[in-house]
Amino acid sequence: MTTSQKHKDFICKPMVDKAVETLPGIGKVLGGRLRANGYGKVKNVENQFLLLGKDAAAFRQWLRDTCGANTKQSGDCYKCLYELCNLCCGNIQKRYIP
DNA sequence: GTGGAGG
DNA sequence: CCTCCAC
Repeated sequence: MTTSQKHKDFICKPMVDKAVETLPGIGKVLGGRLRANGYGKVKNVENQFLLLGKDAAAFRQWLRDTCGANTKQSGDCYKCLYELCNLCCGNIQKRYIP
């Protein structure tokens, strides 16, 4: 499937030290762009996600600015990171803004 | 390499 | 029409 495949895999197994290309919505180009910006690993992206306070708009803006992701890409990546943090870290703050 | 989605 | 992700 599209994002479900990567999503389940990512949420089920926190690939925190894997490449950012493993994130749903993030592929070769976007991954390379993230890598060029110093976010070649999921850990870095997750860190940014938490630093932004899990804000959808902020994270979308950041992704968009750093790698040129669009609405779908950003939403997909945001969903993934949100679920990851929500399930793995328990939930610090419920702020899911679609 | 192909298909689908978005810009 | 072109770019990008996923398969």
